[in-house]
Amino acid sequence: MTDPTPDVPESDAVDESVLVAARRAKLLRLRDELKVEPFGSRLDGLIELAQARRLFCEEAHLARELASKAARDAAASGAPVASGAPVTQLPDARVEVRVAGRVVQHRDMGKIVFAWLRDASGDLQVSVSKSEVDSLSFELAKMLDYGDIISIEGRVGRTQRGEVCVWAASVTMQCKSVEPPPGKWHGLHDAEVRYRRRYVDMSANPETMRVFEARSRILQSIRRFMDGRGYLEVETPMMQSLAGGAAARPFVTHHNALGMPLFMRVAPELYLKRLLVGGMRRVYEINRNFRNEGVDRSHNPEFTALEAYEAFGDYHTMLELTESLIHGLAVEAAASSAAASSASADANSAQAVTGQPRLPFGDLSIDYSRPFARVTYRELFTRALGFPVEDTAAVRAKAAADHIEGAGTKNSWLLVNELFERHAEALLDPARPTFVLDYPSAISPLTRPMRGNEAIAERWDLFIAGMEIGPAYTELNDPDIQRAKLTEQLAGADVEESTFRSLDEDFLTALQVGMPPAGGMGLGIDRLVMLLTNSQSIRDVILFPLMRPVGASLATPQGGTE
RNA sequence: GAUUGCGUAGCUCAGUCGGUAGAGCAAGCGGCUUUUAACCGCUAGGUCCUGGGUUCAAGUCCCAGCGCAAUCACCA
Repeated sequence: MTDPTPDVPESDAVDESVLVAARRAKLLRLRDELKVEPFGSRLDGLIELAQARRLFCEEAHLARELASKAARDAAASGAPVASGAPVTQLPDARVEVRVAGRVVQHRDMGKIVFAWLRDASGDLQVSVSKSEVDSLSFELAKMLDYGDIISIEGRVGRTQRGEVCVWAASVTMQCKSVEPPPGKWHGLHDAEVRYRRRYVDMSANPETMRVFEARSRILQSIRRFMDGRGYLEVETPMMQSLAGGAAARPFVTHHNALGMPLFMRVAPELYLKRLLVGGMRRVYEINRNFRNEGVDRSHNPEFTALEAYEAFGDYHTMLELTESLIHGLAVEAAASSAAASSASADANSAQAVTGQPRLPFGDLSIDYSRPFARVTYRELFTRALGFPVEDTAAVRAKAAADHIEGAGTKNSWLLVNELFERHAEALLDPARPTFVLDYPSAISPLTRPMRGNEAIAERWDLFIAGMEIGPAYTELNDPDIQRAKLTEQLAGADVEESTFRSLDEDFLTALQVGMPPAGGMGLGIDRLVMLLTNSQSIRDVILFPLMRPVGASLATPQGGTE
């Protein structure tokens, strides 16, 4: 190689749009001409923009206005200034602050520059007057681009129009942005770009930031609630040699050193139950499950679930726990949205005060007041279908009429459940959280049958806004029945299912050691966050939802067929 | 996996019956010391998702592919 390779390939510069080129030119100018480091360094003593806004004091502002006007008049009249001090050294009661943020608006008026900064707490204007800052600071202020991150030292005042702002004493570049951001006014609407490049979404759309802040607070509240009830938070394997605990297709991966396949877990259930065997009385886990299924508005292949088990509890224990948890979360959400809309005494805030939490969800207004609605499976089934679950002939006839596969051959209970999902769930009031209780045992292999009515499993499912939020069970702790049910379930598996399903012998051994009677519960956290933040898609509450790669070729591992 | 819709400048969007690619904001240059989607003048900016086809002529019509969205299927 005889040609020296330039630091920056020429081709990059050629391909760049004029927008990027303009920003790169400014980057060079900062370094070469202004001798400024464009990417900043540690900064202590920063306060949030919202906090700086709260430090505004009208009296201090007015006093400062009077003092500087007097000084200007004196200078204009040629009279000697009494104090002899320049304006910048007059007493000034306005609070001094140091703030930083991303530039989201920029107006260069010639000898004064206005810019809006944004941080997670909100937006705040900064004003840079040529007569009040050093020449470097002013030059920086003039050459700002939308997207740059700067810090400002100055005093909190306001403009003639009443806009609270920081009047800069100095301006420092903290990070030059080289990538053109989306438009300042319309923001970023393209759902695809919002999900693929969430960082742009977050800085361009403050609502997005609010949703994920809310998600974080919700998770904190859940942990506080569970901890308060004496539950211990644990973490169990997400890579398992057997994927059990749910009838879902797992993702398969491979451990090189051990030379063995591994499954991403579809549920933590079998491990959490082992902990009950081990002696933990109340355990919960909040973590990811992975299911190799389709993607839609309420499904992401990896999703966050809460699972909780309480020794010596049952499904009624878990119902009270769940109802209390979700009610509490809804009250908090209603209160914080009421606080957000502050002074306006709208319906929501009034209801929050009276403990009647009502939260909007799309076109619905969901009422989370206690108690949630309850209905039994068989009651709902009969109401929807017009015949009871035991009427096998009617079940088969209706299944055939609905063109359900295997209407004549399948186990009647499986048909019952198909019919239930098609017809009965639609009867539930989407605006009222509803517990559906007492499912057929035949479709609940990990659930203890009701004593005295073996056909019914002590299980409920919670539905809100038409979504299944989570189930709960009185757990089965008879090892022999458990083995029989799991074996029976395996026997019904098709060819594909049998490649990833097998009997978890160690789990059965654990049950033989002995698990106390227990209640268990699972909650889909993403769906719950959707409800509490009025988000219509699960992708709006997952920071980085799964997207197909674009442009780059897909990796095709061996065995990749079809 | 199926069906339908969408893909045009950095962003938000127009683009008529198939006839030279448009606007606002953003960008560059100039002006302006209190702006509030600032304003005024000038300038530049396009793989119309990709690849084929029909046609004298395709952003527009047809076919295939890619991505996204909605609905469905899968899914304790």
